[in-house]
Amino acid sequence: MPAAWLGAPIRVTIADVANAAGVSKTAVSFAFNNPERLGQATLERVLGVAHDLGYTPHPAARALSMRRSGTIGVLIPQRLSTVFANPFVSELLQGLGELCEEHDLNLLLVPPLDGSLEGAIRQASVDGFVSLGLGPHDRALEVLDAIGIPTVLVDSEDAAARPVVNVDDRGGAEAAARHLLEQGHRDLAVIALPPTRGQVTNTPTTVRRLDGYRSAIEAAGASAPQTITAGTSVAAGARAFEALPRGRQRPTAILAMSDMAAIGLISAAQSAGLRVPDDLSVVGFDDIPASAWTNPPLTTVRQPIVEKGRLAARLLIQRMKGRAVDSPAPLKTTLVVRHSTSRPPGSDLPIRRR
Amino acid sequence: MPAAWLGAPIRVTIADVANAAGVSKTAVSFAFNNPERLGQATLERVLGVAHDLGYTPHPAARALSMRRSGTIGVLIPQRLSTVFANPFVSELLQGLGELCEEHDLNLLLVPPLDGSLEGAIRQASVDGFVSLGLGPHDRALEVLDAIGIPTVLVDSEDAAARPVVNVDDRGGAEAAARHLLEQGHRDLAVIALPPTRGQVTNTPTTVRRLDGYRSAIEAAGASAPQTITAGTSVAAGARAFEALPRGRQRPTAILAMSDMAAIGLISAAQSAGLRVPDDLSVVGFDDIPASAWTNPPLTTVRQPIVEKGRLAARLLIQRMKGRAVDSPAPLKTTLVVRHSTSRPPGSDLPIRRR
DNA sequence: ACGATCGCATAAACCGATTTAGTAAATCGG
DNA sequence: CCGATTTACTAAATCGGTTTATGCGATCGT
Repeated sequence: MPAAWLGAPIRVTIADVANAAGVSKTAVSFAFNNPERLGQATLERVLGVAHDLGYTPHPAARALSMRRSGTIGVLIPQRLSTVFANPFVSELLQGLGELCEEHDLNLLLVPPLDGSLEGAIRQASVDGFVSLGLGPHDRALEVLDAIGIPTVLVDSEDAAARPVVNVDDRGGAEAAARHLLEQGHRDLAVIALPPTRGQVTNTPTTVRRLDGYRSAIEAAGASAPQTITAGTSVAAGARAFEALPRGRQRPTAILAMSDMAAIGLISAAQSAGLRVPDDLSVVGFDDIPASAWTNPPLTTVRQPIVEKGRLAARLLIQRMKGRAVDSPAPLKTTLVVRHSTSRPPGSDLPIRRR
Repeated sequence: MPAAWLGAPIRVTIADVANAAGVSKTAVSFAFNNPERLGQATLERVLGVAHDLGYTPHPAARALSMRRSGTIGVLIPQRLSTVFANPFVSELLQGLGELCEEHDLNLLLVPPLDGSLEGAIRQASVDGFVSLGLGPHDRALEVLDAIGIPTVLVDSEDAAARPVVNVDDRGGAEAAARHLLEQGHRDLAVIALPPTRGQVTNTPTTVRRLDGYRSAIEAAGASAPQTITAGTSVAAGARAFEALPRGRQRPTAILAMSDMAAIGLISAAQSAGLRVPDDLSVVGFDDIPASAWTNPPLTTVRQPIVEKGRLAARLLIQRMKGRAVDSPAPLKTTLVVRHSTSRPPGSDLPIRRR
């Protein structure tokens, strides 16, 4: 057999099929894309020959001449190894994936190459982008509309230029803080999300959640929380615990902006001999599936991550079809009270939980 | 400004840059890819003009003429929403991602479109594929080498044609079963992985693990385990628990082929009033990060998932460079004993754990 | 029997890059 | 000062498809 021997596979092109079937390239193309424009007999012959030869249209050639690649890109602001350590992304991809499959689209993950998202964007052959957590003034976004690729932002700031999918971060954060304050906590600490892409500024999400926490705390007349920034991984959560002041200085409750950090923090606290929630209350954010079966199960702010992915994909697909769409209302967040929170140590009455 | 009004963005092409700079297309191409072939002055002028115009080479055009897309594909045998519910995939992607970033490659997720992986493969513009859990005789693989795209198999059967990355499933399973048997269990049940892609046959991984379980059980002279097939999700694990016989018929220990199923099963068991491990021992497989902080922490077989991803990517990249590579030895699996296993109910002595 | 219509198939242009083969001018050695 | 290189650049071919405009013979209405 005439198989190429590693590295030089001979691709069957449309011209080969045309020759073998004794027709023009046009006919072959029609056979696949406009069958009704061919006669019965020819159609069947061409299709037969194509199948025998194992013909498959070259995706890049197709993309070039059709001006669409059948792929949507996910713009990821951090290294894949970092970002996939957080189930948040998995869930988002579940949502995106659902719609992609519905519409016969592939999903391209686009992390920074060589530290540069801009470079990675150029390399990516996609019909549209979903961008995760990029501030609306990020350089990468300028590149995007210089090229004119439709884009939907997730977890960003509202901006006129493109649709943004957000959840009610502020409301969720407020509910979380209020929950702790109602239990009697006065000494809180916040574990914030790290800025992405080596920027100095907080992510839009962080800003909104901080805002929510602070507003609830002020309303209750408690003192401002100290803020520690930590990654969204278990290890980072553990480090955050270490960074907490010890002894009487230690806050009695923690507001974490991600479940992963909360889980890591709880583990570290437990290893240090603290009981959660008796000695330390912790509330997370996201409600990833795992938070239901940790020990103790995590009190957290639920955001509909899968739905967020679905919505973003749906909007993007609309935009790719040329329809103009505007940003939907932020999705609801809700406080899920489990067992990682209770009254601060030293309070008298035991507290009821649902 | 001459911006296109939605859906018809005007792309700046290499010809535009060439015109504006008063040079040929070739010169522009050289400016980016062979700068040394241009004079200082021209080089700077071209680069300047290109930058001002916001020129970006069209990825598909580039891919077509260079015969490489700078992308590797991950062949996923199930729907994305299913597959991303299992952290296993996230971890694998961490490994793959690491090497992709190192080599400036993007990652394309390729799930079955319209139920057909073959179709999805054709649509995908990639330089190589990593295939997850596909049997070596899958139709999809035939398509792959009909086109001549280098491929590395993960979790498949050894086959001469292409490199396969596996872990020691059999050994791990054997260790898991032996652990239970040593504790005195005689009544075991196995929760098997579901076959992928609507096939009837078990996945290669399932076959090897079953083999390991059975061999240990036979060696101990215990009776054959009953086998229940369940998805790799928490919900599926819960269903598996419901499918178990009740009362005295209930096995005293469960061998689950995935941590997710194990976790779901444990939750269901606990909701039904059973104590784990006192009433029921459960051992998982994979050692996903979550298994360390479940309640109780999960005894499981650890496989180096991230490493598996790295290795697969490394081999694929080798193959893409034209080097021939053969399958590496299976990666080691090790039993991690935590707290979801103990002696069967009715045993006298309490058991020590590490 | 004749121009109009229809059905089927094709030639050639095009998508936007890279690359090969080559040309004209500048530089070199002797 | 002349032939041989080198340097700096370009025209045209190529990658592998889709699409537009068109040709040609058979059928139709009258």
